[in-house]
Amino acid sequence: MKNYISILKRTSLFSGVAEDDILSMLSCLGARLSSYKKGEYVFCQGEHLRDITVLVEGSLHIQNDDYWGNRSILSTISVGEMLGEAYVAPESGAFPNDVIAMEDSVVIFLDVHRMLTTCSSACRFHAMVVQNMFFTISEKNRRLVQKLGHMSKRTTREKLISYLSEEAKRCKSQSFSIPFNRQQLADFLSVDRSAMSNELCKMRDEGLLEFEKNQFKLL
Amino acid sequence: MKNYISILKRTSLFSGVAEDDILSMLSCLGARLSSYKKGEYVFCQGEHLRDITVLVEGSLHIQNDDYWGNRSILSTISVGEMLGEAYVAPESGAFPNDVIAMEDSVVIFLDVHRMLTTCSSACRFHAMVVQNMFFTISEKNRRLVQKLGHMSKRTTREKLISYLSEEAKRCKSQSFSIPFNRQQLADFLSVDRSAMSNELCKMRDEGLLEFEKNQFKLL
DNA sequence: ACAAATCGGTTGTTTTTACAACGAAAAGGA
DNA sequence: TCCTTTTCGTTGTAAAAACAACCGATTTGT
Repeated sequence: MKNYISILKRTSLFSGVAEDDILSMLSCLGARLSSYKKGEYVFCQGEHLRDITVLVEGSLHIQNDDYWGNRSILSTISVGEMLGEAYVAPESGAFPNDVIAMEDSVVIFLDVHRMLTTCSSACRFHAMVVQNMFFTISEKNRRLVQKLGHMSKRTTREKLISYLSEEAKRCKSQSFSIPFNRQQLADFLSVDRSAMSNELCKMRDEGLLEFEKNQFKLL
Repeated sequence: MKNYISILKRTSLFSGVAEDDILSMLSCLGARLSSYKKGEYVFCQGEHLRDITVLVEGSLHIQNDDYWGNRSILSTISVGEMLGEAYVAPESGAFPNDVIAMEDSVVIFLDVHRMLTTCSSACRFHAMVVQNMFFTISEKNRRLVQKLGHMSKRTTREKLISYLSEEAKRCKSQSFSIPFNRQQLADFLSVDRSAMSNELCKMRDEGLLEFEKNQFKLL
């Protein structure tokens, strides 16, 4: 657990909390470590979550396969990000998606109820962490709205432009790399891979952008 | 302000707080009332929010019109619901959508920073309200994920089935009414109205459902 | 009560997507 | 290294959606 303190320190959840205090909070919050090999399921559709999950190594996809095998990737989780926080409320139902390790990964589980109900030992940090949690779930919320913005576009081309220009803005650069290969990007935008590939190449031929593998440059 | 206490009492934000305590919190949180006529803008794209908004009368749409006049309705807000909570974090940018009154409406603004930093007078309720706020934004989050579930469906028919069966589940009944007319439903699902209308009638002819105006029944 | 606006359904045409199938290049494993 | 798998682009066809235009019915405002 100690190995990951320096990572936790840089997460938005523990932002502003000193390393020593994080360590004491971890035991206070009943922290548990868990490892997953590439391709393993961290959560399955239908599970009931009691803990918040923080990724400290590797990367995850939150995805959903429907009856007909259509996969849709809801979001990617990278090191330091939180996961499942929206499904720990008592009135929330089961977690509706699958969470899969894209590479060998390590997560930490934290008891959310101990987090919300301040305890005696580290109260001054509890307040800070609860506030951090609120801001973090806010950000998740904003990202979901952004994704809805992409998905609400009618054509594959518009979806691509919407997504790629947002990534460019987020990276503050025309050049950036995306965390997807073609199939995954198609699953993320909920479009057909071949049609998307086709559209990407057309856009390249029209001089709108350049790309190589998952490296893109908008022009 | 007092007129709305009984409504606030039933909101998820103030769940579990007594009416008297709500009243004292309102002044503590710098509550302000504001009214809007049907069709008026409550917020415009690009505004920077400093307050949380609670709707106490009427109904709102959160929507977005793109360069070409395509409207997409992100969500509906009904009495007792919270609004804008994801855009009060210091690092969050401007509010990306328009909020429009669908009928004559009244909202209350609450200073979120006073809410997050406990004050001396009503601290025991602050903790409760902060927790409520977390659960409420969690629920918003889950609804966004559900909406992404609808939007990720490839065809108009699948989107309709996804949305309608979820509404049925939410109402725990095969019969239910939706808060949209046809154009609004199309804007909500980001599809063409006439194509959607066509698909709805086909589904009715196939015996999948019945409807009249905004009243639906799944069979 | 009457005119205007809104709403919902229908149809035909054009555009776009989904789907299937294939091949070349690259990556990965034995 | 060789073989297998994955990845990505390409093409053609069938299906679906977007778009535009129209009409009748209902609602709204004056």
